[in-house]
Amino acid sequence: MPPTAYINNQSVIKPRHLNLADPHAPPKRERRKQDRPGELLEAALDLFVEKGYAATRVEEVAARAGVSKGTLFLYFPSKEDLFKAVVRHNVVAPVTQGAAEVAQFQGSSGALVEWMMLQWWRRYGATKASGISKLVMSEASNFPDLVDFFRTEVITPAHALVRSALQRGIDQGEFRAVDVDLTLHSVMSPLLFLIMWKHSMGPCCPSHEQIDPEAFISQHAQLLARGLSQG
Amino acid sequence: MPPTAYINNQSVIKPRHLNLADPHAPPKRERRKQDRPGELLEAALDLFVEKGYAATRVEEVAARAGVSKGTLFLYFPSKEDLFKAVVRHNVVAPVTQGAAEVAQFQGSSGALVEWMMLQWWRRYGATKASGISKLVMSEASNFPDLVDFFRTEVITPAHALVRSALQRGIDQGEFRAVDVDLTLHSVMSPLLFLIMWKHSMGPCCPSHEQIDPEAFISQHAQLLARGLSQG
Amino acid sequence: MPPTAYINNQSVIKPRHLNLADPHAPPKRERRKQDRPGELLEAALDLFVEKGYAATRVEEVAARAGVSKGTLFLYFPSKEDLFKAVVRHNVVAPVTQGAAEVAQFQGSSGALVEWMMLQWWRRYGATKASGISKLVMSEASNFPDLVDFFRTEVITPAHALVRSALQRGIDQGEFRAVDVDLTLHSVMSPLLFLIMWKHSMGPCCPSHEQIDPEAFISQHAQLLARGLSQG
Amino acid sequence: MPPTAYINNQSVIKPRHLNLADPHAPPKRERRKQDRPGELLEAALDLFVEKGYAATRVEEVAARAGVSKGTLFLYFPSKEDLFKAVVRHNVVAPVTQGAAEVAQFQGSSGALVEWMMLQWWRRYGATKASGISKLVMSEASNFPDLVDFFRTEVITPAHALVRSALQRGIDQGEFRAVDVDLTLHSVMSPLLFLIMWKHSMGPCCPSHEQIDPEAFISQHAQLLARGLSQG
DNA sequence: CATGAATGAGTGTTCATTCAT
DNA sequence: CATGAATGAACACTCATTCAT
Repeated sequence: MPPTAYINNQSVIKPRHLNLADPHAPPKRERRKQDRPGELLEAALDLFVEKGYAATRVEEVAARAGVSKGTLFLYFPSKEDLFKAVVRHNVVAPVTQGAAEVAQFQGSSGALVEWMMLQWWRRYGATKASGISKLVMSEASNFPDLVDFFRTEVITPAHALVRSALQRGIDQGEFRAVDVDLTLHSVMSPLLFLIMWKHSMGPCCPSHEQIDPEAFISQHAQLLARGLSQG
Repeated sequence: MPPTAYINNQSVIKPRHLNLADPHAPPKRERRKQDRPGELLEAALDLFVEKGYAATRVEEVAARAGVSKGTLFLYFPSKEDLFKAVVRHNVVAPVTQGAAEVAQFQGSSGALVEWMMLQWWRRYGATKASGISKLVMSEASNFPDLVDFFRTEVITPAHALVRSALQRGIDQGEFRAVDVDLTLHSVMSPLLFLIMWKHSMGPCCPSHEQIDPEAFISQHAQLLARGLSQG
Repeated sequence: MPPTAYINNQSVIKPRHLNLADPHAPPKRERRKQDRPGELLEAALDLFVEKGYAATRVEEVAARAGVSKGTLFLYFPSKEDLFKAVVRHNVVAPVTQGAAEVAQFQGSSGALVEWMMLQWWRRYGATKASGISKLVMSEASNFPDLVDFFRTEVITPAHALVRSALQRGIDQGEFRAVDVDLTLHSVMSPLLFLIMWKHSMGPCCPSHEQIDPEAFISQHAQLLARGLSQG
Repeated sequence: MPPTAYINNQSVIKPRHLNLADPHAPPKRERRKQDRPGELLEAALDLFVEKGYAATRVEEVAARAGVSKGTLFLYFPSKEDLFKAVVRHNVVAPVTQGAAEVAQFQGSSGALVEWMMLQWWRRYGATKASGISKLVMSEASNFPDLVDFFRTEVITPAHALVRSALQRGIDQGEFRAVDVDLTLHSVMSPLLFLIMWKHSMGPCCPSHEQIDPEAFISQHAQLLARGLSQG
């Protein structure tokens, strides 16, 4: 008998012999073959985000996309490639959009920061696609090349955007001359935190512990603006 | 009746462990029952943090702890129980420590917030154990009961601590009467961000993109203090 | 978006089935889904009867059925379910067959009893399937629900059949008014004995100790008939 | 998805990680080392009979005997040897006893047969030791040498005994000149049936389906005597 | 193109057996 | 002698991947 009792049970992983009669019935209208990869990516995104890479079975992905397991492998040579495709596919758009708009923003730099954060949340954070940020962070250690990709495609541009907004504030005399590379993360971390929360603890928490993302973002942005302001 | 007089042979069932022919027998039979659980937890912590729950093989954990696979199951009835024990073992102590010290803090509330954040980072965030926070967030949906445990044992107390510090600032007239439950997350999110960074993107990033955690924490705490201050 | 354009490599997780280097690939991929369950049940019957439940390895069953281990689990979710399916499959039919024929039997009740016993032996006792009766008795305590099933499906109907034959003898004045529920077992026990013998001691006994089942049954039935008869 | 649903569950085998805090607490008074083998054999008999060879764990046997697992192996070099010792130890006595008494029996041969059967039941069948007959039959195919032993030590003498009683009846003109080697089994099979019943189905059956062994034996013996009698 | 039956390497878990103390 | 911690071979079961149809 072991000296201490480390026992305790109740998890969700691996119900043996689960029946795959999925409740996510595929829509009835005739689907074109062109849509297959997209549908598979969408189904895979959902499941990878929800359960992680290892706990997601390709059969389940295929079932949710309304195709057979064999078909999935017709489009993606392996589970790993499917995973990488999911990340690559969902990651590009949201970030590159904002760039132009920032340049044209009229208003105080404090307002710009708040606007950027809210926009980013509404366009990306609040959507299903934000799950891939969670995914990349969660599975980073097993997919090092994804991290490179993510850094190049997402993080670096995002940092540049935030950095330019902060620099605008400094240049216009609204913000003190803080270390921009450090302050960056004071803008980013609440957003990343919200994403992680949304996709991990959030769904498991009682309603009274839920966070109102936009209220928090506004409040945080205003604290930052105040903290950065001159005088 | 003399002992060992019961022998006689001829059956069909194969005897399990005869192993009579190996002259290279490893004489590794040590006796350290007291230490085993700790060594196993340590090894498991390393591997779970490094590779995640699913990608960690129990045999690997045992090997790193210097024991055989069977021995691991002598102390932990299943991989899942091992995982939970790792979480329980590494997560509670660091958080509860800070509580008393906060009450006795001498100095401004802004300094208190900065001090708390730095302490928490040094004692927990910077250590290997913080990897399990990342793990819990990553694997949350697969271990709902762990989330409950984590919320009860870690998040709620941590929130209470931060809340009390913020309330202190408000009560003493140093901080404006902000929404404490919202501001909370402005304190927590940089810390969680640092942990996620440390255990996911960090190890994959070139040195010039690394973040100096303490510098960032100080900078962030000061921004917050300024942002919260009266006038 | 062109299919199969999602590829890119560098991960840490090992791909499971590459197996690129085996030029001796067995081209054994047949497609006979209809037959599989029956073939597996047959193979399982053989092995369970021959070696018992625990000593039978599922891989051996699969091999004997000419399929891989995985295929077996495609049809039977667990070894236990396979076992139960074997029992259910082999046990019901033979017993229920006799019922109708008994009702129409022409001849003395003594002859009916002998005829029933011989029929039962020829149709069931002498076949491989009777091994599962032995199995159920042997493993009864480990599969309580199988016992229930067996009692309901086999024993109770068989008893009813025998009881009706005995009652017929009494009603027609051929047999004395004995306790039918006791006499029952005088009919059943030789049959069960023969089955146990056939599947346990029998195969290990020298030929001169073998029992001629039909001769024994006839002799026993005649003894019973005489013993039951009036006067 | 498999074509048919062979599923069904409810068994007793292998509760993983059962705790061995056995309810069969070893008696408190100082036990002598001489008793060890006997106590182990007794515990093993219980468990082997109840659960079969494979489903019995040596640790459980040791625990029930109040010793450690290592101690068991001090007396029995392997589980298989323990099993064989259990059979050998429990099998000899009961049968050889009756021999002398039969020779001196006063009374009709029909009464002798009934008396023999009842004696055998009381002295052996009704006791725990009869479990080894069940054991031998159940595990025969995996322990062929045990069958030889059992045949030599038990079956052959028992047959001789029964044969002599039947022959006595024939010689004294009480019984017809039946085939003694066949009639033998009409005497033996109810007894073996009762043993199997007692140790397998019996404990799982509702009380109203229980068999009264002595009533059945008497009834059966009288049927036989009548069936064998002249006229 | 699509299917889904078939595969088999891989992993968690068990348990008879050993042996240092 | 007795213990019980340690071992590791064995086995049930999983699931990504293949391929005949």
